[in-house]
Amino acid sequence: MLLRSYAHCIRKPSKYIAVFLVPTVVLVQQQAEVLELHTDLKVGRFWGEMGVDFWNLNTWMEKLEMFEVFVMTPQILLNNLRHTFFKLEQIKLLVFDECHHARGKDPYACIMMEFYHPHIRSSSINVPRILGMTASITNTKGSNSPADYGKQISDLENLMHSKVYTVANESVLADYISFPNARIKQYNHLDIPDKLSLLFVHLEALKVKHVEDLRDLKFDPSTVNSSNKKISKLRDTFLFCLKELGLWLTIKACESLSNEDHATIFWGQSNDKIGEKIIRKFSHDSFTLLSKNVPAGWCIGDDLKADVEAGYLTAKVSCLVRSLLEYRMVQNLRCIVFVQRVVTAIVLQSLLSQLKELSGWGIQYMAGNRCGLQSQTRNQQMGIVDAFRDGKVNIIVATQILEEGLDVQSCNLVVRFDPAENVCSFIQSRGRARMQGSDYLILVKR
DNA sequence: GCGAACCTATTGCACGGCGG
DNA sequence: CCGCCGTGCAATAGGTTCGC
Repeated sequence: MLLRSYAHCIRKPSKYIAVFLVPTVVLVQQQAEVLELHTDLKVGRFWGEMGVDFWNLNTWMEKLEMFEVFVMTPQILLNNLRHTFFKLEQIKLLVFDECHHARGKDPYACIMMEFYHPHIRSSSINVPRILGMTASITNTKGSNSPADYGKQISDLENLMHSKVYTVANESVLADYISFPNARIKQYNHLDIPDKLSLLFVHLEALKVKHVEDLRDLKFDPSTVNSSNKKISKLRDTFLFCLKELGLWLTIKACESLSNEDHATIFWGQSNDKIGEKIIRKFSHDSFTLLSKNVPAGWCIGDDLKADVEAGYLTAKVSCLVRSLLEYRMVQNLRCIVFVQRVVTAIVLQSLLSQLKELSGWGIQYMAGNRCGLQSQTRNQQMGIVDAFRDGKVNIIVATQILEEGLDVQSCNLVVRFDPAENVCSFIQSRGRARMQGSDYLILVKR
């Protein structure tokens, strides 16, 4: 797919350049590597953290001398065009990766609106060729009718000043890449046993108690208010875990959230130490409360069926485990499990790591770094992706962050633990599994 | 049925601490 | 003294829920 564009790039030994835009920082590295591998062009990579916005005209002039292809995030190009460090006439080829982002006030759209279209209107002929690439045209959920699709496509065509081409059908594509076998795993969702549903009440009582404690301490109202909100949120999270994942994983969640180094800052800024302490105490109390409901010496995973019946695991989780066990014998497994929420990713990772049957497989979770639940930095993410490529890590439990970008080439199993919210999400996550004979599992409630 | 408010997730950018 | 790393902030997209 990418190779089409190289042909255009290569006949460009002049002062003109090609710009390759990608939506995320990690993609800058990866696409640049691919470009260097397949062409002999000089590739420059740029992203915001390099402090590019402090560079002046001379610095950019040097870069223009030095490189032929510029891989960068769209905001940088936008800034450069606004400061006229770059001129549109210099750019012969402009490639948009994941171009379905071009809508609204996205930098992609800004570039086209602010610079490309004025050039067109002034009937200038020195505009770059545009190549937009995407796996899925639409990004929205509400548009299910064909008419809406048509409108979105034509909007995109107008904005990009291009025409949308798509392959006739999947069989044409199948000659070049292989599609995973989609398999649907159904599970019977069981409600929580009565014994455990009492825990809802208990958690609620615990929350009320902590809220009252908070009020007694007489802080200023805003502190009390925000802490209240956080506790409520935390309670909601635990209830969510209890319903969706089962008791054992909820305990895990409480444990990891009350853990000092894991949740130093949880959900928003808590500059007041006391509020933070109360919140952590709430997690800890929930932990002890829930732990009482597990028999001593009991070990997770010995008897999946019994665990489900007792409510320690939900059928959904057990279904995931059983599905994974089917691949126990696969050599060189590379698996990504997509989940909705960060907590789910964290606790699933800790569950899978503890199962004896899965020992020998490296398991990691992955989430963005800016979602309140301070989890991972970009370097850690890169490290995980590298380990995944090298085979040190076999299973990644990830949020949407992995759907786009981070093209891990050899991936032979993708599991959708939570259903995809929209078409785009579905297609992107399916696109992660591109090896011959790879499988795509969807867990569905029966 | 439609819009407002809220929630979760992402990104880039600025600032401050720490170590080579 | 400079660069790496973590943290906080603002902006954005998209979904969900609730009220009119």
